[in-house]
Amino acid sequence: MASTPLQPVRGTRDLIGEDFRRYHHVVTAARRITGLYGFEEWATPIFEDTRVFARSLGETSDVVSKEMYSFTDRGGDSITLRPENTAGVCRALVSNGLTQSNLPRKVFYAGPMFRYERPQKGRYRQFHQIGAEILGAAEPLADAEVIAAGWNILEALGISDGVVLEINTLGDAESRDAYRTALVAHFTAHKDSLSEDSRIRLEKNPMRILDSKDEGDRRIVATAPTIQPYLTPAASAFFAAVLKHLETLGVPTRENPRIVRGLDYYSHTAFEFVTDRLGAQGTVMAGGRYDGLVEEMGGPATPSVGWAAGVERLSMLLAASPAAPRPVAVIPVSEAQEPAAIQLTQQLRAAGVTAEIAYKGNLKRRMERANKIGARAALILGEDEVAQGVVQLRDLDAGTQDRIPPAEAVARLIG
RNA sequence: GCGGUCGUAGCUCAGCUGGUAGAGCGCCAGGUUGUGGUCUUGGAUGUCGCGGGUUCGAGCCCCGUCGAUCGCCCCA
Repeated sequence: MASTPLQPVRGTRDLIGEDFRRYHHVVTAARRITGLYGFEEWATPIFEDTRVFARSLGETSDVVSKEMYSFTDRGGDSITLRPENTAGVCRALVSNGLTQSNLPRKVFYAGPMFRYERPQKGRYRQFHQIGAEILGAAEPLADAEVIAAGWNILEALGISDGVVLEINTLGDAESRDAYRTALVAHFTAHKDSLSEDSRIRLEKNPMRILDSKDEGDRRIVATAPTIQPYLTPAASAFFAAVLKHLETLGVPTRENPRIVRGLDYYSHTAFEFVTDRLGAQGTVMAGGRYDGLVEEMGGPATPSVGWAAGVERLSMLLAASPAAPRPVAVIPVSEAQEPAAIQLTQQLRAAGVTAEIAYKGNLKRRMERANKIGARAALILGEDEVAQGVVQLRDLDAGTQDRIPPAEAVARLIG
């Protein structure tokens, strides 16, 4: 029976060629920039005890049951492929006994995440995130710095001018409770005009109505109260300090009182870097302050702030594909010159020059191969050359060719 | 989980109102002796996503399924 061809599992894809180069370029830039801010890179497991994520999500509705890749392992434990990495980093902080000293700790990570969702533009079931967290810092400068690091990454990638930082505060617990009450009162008063989805949100997660896409909802949202009047003086001062630091750091910001977070451990700063170039999936980097999460993982109160960004989305925004490296092709004219060619190839590599030697074919074949791999130059070794201790250095762009000693060829190719 | 669109050679696609498939690019082999990228000659390639149905006959019609894509829900 003809079985269906093997293909990648829905929502997964291979990163090959240009796709991988884009991915690598984004991660490398993020690693470099966060390094400049003193972040250290962590690699935590890509699967965790399901409780790690269940706790971070609290009782949040169907997210836990419907959108996580969970399974029972052979020991009977419930395991979940990480849907994000903040919870894992907080768990690691606690598990490794790092909550008592050397705080704040600044952590960078990059790696695959898994969510059981319907794929759409820039959104896959296995996707990749980079993220930065500052653990154990209650000061607004931490918020500002972690955001600035994110901004610098976007700048380094050359995509910052299509992106704007939208920022809001959720205040402290007291501010939030008061605001939530006011919000519920407002939406309840307009309940009949709300969309069906938003009526459900009103019961489950009223703050989410603020970013409803329904046009009717938006009119009601427009007249909804903002959090500002409900902020305690301390919360208000905190937000003002974050904004001031961001200004000093040179990060252009736009306050957006509609940015919210659904989960209880979030407080104070909430932000999103947003672009209009990716259709419905416009958020390119998002984060906030989460003062309660480390406690959920069984550690002491550890105020923290951070963000995560989808590598696929950042990759799509790159204007140009990072160039593939251009090797030097070493070409023996016949098998007799292979030993000499192999040695020359190794000399090039030892000198830091990317070099390849074709495994088969006559001179014509190997030249074609050199062209196909995008070689910038070919080093041709024939009977005469080997006998006379020289090599033909052919510039494959210019089409020029010089007969010179191997050492000189290597020296030229380094430059 | 829900809805729109789509699924033909490696890639991009054409295929009229149903009569058992085509182009361009790419690939392979030539255009004599140790030289690629241009040019030129010739060649190979598809169970038309998969399964079922209607029909004398289906790539074209119907149903299902898988996948892609755009959006909704969700967004930790």
